[in-house]
Amino acid sequence: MTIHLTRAQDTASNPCTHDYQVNCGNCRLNSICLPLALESDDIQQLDDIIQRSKPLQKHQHLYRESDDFQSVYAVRSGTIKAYKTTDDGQEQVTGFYFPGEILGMDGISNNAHASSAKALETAAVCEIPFASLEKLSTLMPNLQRHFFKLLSREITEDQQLITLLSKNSADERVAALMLSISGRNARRKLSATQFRLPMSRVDIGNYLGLTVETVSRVFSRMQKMDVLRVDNKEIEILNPQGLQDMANLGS
Amino acid sequence: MTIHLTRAQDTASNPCTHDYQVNCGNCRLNSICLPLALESDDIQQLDDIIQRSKPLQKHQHLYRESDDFQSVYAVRSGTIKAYKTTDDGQEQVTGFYFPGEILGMDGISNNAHASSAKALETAAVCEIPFASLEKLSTLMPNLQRHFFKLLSREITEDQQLITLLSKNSADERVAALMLSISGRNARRKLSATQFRLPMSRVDIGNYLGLTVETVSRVFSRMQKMDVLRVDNKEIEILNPQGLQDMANLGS
DNA sequence: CGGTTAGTTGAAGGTCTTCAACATAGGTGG
DNA sequence: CCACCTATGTTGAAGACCTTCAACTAACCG
Repeated sequence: MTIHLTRAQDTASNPCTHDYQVNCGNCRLNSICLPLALESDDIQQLDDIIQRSKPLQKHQHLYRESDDFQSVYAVRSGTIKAYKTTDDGQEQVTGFYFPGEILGMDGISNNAHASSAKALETAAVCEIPFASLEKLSTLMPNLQRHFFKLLSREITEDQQLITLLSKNSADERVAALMLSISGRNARRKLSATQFRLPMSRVDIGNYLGLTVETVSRVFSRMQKMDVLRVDNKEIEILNPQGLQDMANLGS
Repeated sequence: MTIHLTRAQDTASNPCTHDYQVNCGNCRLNSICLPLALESDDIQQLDDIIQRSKPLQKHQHLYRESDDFQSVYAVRSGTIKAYKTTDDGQEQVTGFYFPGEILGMDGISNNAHASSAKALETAAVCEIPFASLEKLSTLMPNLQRHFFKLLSREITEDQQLITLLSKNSADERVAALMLSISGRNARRKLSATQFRLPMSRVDIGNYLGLTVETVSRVFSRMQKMDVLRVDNKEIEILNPQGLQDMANLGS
């Protein structure tokens, strides 16, 4: 049985109940998710292997560490948190995934997921069975290339986080994260200056290698400096250049 | 003109001058580098695209950040350091690559190398032109799968470093690096307890997000605790279990 | 052999953490 | 719908760990 889903949208708050099929060709995230030079016929083939049957409730897991690796996932709506649990039970957040972004690729190397993924809010994902993707990739060099690039991109992003953790102060780390989220919102044609953080302070601290208290203090400081307006999870960037300076990432 | 090279070996200190061709089939690193279920015919095809014409002097660059991406590289002998330079001129070491390991994959995503790579000592590498590799991968599903896995592996390793930087103390970080090097030596049938560090204290600190002074102090402390014997770059692990405990990575 | 680079050690200082108390938000049942 | 309860977030004070600065020693290289 095929479940017909609503059109992909950033928030699940306004679910469209019209019963028509989403596909990669008409998905408005495809410029983020699949910036491919694929023939429309190719897109159809890709579309055929993708499963859209996974709406997730808040806090629900998409997969867990050491689960069998079967698929990678593209976020259609909501936000997914990826994290590892260290052997002494601590959590390390390895990434936040917004609509259009792809997660789960760290599971390829060992045929088992290297991290867990859970929804921070109601979320919908496209499941891409990896075996099918591999087969299709041998037939479509563009697709193969795209996935090589996606994997490589994940590496460069991890390296940026490594640099951030290794070299930057608490202020700089938080500023960098805010800029990252802002940029990713802009890419989805959402406001770059006003947004709601889907993750908790704990998650932010965990991702940035800081304690909750430090994150909270940084937000207070930024607010005092009129760089940010912070109202619980609602963020407004009042001074983008100031935030950029604060991040001190050069570029 | 084809340059005939000596057999791959871990240290370049004892160069064999016999003039015979190395190939993937007879390379003693192939179990690390290509643990593939490839037919010997396939290995020949792979072998044909690989170029072995790159002996590097100490401090010589293999590639630099933002160079055009053409190839990935397998280390045959010596050690390569990968690093990024932040916009304010600081260096962030992103990895050390030992014989049998593959680097340069972070360049795929943007067709430009995302980091620089330089030899820490005399080194030899196998250059694998990526365009050829892609073409061959469409024909050899096993090879495609292998490279997906290699990329994925790099991601999981970066995530481990992220966790290390985010959660672990200076002692734990240095201990973890020593264990990592020890394990990689063992994989190459070298001593797991005695080795010479190819990198400087600065590089270690840079990789682990610590200052040189801290690294030095950690080594002194470990020596005082009879966990390690440190004589400049010569390391002897006196108490492997103690080192493991010190790393506090669980597992 | 001299000069430079790399590594070690000590003392002081800074940034983030820890511990603790309090405030606010969010969800549930009366 | 409000009261309550728990989870989440904020703020302060003390302390820990790592850094910074400085001096010195040891290794390396021409």
